[in-house]
Amino acid sequence: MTKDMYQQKREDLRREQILGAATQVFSERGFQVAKMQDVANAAGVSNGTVYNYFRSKDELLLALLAQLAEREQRAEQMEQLKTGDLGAVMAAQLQRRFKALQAQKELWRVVLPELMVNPALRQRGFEEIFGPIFKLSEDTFVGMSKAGKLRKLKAAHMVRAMAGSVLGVFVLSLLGDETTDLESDQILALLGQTFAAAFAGGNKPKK
Amino acid sequence: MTKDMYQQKREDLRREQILGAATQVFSERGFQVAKMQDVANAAGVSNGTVYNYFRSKDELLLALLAQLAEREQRAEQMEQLKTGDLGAVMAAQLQRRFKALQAQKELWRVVLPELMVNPALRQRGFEEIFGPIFKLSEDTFVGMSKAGKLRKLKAAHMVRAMAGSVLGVFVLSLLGDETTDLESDQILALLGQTFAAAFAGGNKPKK
Amino acid sequence: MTKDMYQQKREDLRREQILGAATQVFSERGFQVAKMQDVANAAGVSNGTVYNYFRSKDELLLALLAQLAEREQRAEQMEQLKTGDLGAVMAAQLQRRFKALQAQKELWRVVLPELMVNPALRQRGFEEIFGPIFKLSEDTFVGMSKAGKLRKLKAAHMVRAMAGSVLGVFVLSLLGDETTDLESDQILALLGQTFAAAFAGGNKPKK
Amino acid sequence: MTKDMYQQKREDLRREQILGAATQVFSERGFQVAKMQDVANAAGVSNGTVYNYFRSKDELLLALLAQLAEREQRAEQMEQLKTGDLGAVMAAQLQRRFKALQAQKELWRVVLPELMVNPALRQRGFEEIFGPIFKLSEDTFVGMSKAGKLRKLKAAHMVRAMAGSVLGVFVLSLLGDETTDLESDQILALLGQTFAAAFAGGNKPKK
DNA sequence: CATGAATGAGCCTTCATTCAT
DNA sequence: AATGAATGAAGGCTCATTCAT
Repeated sequence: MTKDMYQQKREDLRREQILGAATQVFSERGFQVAKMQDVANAAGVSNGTVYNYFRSKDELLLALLAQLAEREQRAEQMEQLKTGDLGAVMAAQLQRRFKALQAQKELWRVVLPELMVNPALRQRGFEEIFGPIFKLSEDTFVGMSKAGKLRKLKAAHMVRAMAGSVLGVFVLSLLGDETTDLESDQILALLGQTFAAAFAGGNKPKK
Repeated sequence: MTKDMYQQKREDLRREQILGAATQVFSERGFQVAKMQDVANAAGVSNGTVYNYFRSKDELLLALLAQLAEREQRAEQMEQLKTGDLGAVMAAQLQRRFKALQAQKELWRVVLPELMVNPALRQRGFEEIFGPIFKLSEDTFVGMSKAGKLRKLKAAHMVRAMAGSVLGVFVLSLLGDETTDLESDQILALLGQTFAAAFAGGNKPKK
Repeated sequence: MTKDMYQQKREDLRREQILGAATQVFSERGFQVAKMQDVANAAGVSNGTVYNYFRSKDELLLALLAQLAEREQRAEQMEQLKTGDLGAVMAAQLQRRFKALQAQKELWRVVLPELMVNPALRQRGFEEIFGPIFKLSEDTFVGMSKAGKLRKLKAAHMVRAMAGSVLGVFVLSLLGDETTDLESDQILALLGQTFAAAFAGGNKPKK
Repeated sequence: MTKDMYQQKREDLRREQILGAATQVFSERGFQVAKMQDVANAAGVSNGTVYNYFRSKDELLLALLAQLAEREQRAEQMEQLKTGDLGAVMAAQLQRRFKALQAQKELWRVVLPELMVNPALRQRGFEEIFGPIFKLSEDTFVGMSKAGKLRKLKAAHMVRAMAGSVLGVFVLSLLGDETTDLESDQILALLGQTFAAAFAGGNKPKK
């Protein structure tokens, strides 16, 4: 028991250690350019050891994607508050999604470019990350819409509009725009007010 | 004279022919993965010939970036700021920026991932593309603000918010989201209305 | 024309040059142990060049097998004499088969061990080399048998017995038995007499 | 005592267990291709354990060679030279040698290719296996020759001719010739008659 | 002794780049 | 200017071997 669990724990630690190193190295140099030896060095192990935990460089990338998917899911699950002033809710929503992205900035810097470039990965990315988030958000919007809190707009469009806004600002930050980096809070706040103002009117019909 | 000009024209044609092939091949397979031989094949020349026009693979990428920058500038220049209903203006603005991105989708699919991954390229990208666009847009917003057409919001934030929104939707489309691909017009229209509604108030403080 | 043919000839020469180097290197060190770099060095080209002519190390081995098959076929085709004293004919037959093996000793030293070890190669080896030879020989024996020159023995068995004998002596030589190496002629002659004496009786019925 | 002996027995069993696994694995996949891990798995131990019994992969091969040599010696020792009809004796001799090979077919399939390819091993193989057998057989033939039972032929040649025949048929079977595999008995019988018929005359020159 | 994770030397293969024709 | 064969540096991956537990 104890021994097995100890073993297991040590193995998991190694995995995380290597994944962390991979995240760092890949995000600094790019997945394609970075060498497995770099990852090994960053993890403080030999290159052979990396292959004891991940069958190939691609598998390592998939593991990063999985990690990202898992953490995004977790972030998503915590987003349950949706009462109160609609403007505040939407603003908070945007902020939360952005924070979730920022929290995984390194991972996203690795995965996002590869998603754009690698068709196979793209599919998995959608199935495991974007798809579920979109689905969840659409359902939320549909719910709010039925509750009369929202103008009747195609939920799918709203989701894309909002997700796109957040994603876009995040990409600007990834692209190294310093202003976005430094003042993302205010930009996001601005976006939050924007969406709130635009969509809030739905429930207070001109009396 | 004539001979030289003929020569020059032929050279330019070859250059464009190769750039076109590179755009296609790189956007299909990704810059890092695609081989120079692929580019040569797609251009219908031998690999040696590619090197007669571009010193290296990286140089080829830089040429694509330059091409992108140039075309974006041209698109930008055509965007005269218009008068009239602010909502319509903003909506049109978003649509236009999006169309400009879509028109170069292939190029962007090559360049954008590399911008995220390659620090050196990132700097050039900002200096030559995003920077100028942001500057221009900021000036426009500042102008409108002074003219009383706009609430006093930091222009830099507004620019990032709007540019981010457009860019984000475009990235969603690059990532293969079918809904975004098929209904980008409506999503953009929605975004246009959103921003219009939110910022339009500036000019109706007339009580 | 001339240019193409010149090109073709140069290409063929390179191929043979590399095949020769491969034969030598593989037979000296063994296919598995020898490195592609060794082959390249022996051929006086860079390792990359080898791959311009052979897709992989395995393909190189297959090319050697094909070469062997082709040359054996050619040797076989020349074996048409079968008149006169049966003993002399059989002796000559054995000698000829043995000479054919000896002439390709280097190639056989590469291919034979791999045939024993590599199932996929084994099948091709049989289809392309041993099978045809056995078929041809069996037909010959059946013919001689019908002509009354031979006792009625299953042709397939005779072929195996004789082919086996020759092959076995050859293998002894491959295994480095000096006596066999030095005196193979006499050993083969002995075998020739043996088979002749044993099978010749068929046509001179006990009087 | 008891404890030591028990230990010793256990060690010996492990050794044999590993040798057996190595025989199987190496003969299936080939010595060079098979991995030590495969051997360990087949033996039901960890790879580390294999190294507790054999210093290296090469040593393991040498152990197989030694095993082969030992068993062949034993088989040889049981082959008393027999009296009676010379034909029957020679036929029996061939059959017996072939059976001895067949009994160790797996081992031979491992060792024979390596003997052809590995010069160092080749020497040991001759010193420990072929050499002794040849010596023994030559002596036998010389003895029979002196006893007038045999024509005066160089014993060394006869030995090679006969050994080669048996070995050759065995190699054909190793190479996967199905006919040889299925009907080796009859082929060997044919060879036996052949040699008997050819050499038998020696003792009845009484005209 | 058994274990199996860690090691790292080494090899096959790729592909950007060069250059003689 | 165009060609494409040659180049060789570089990297992903394997696996025999070691050694701490």
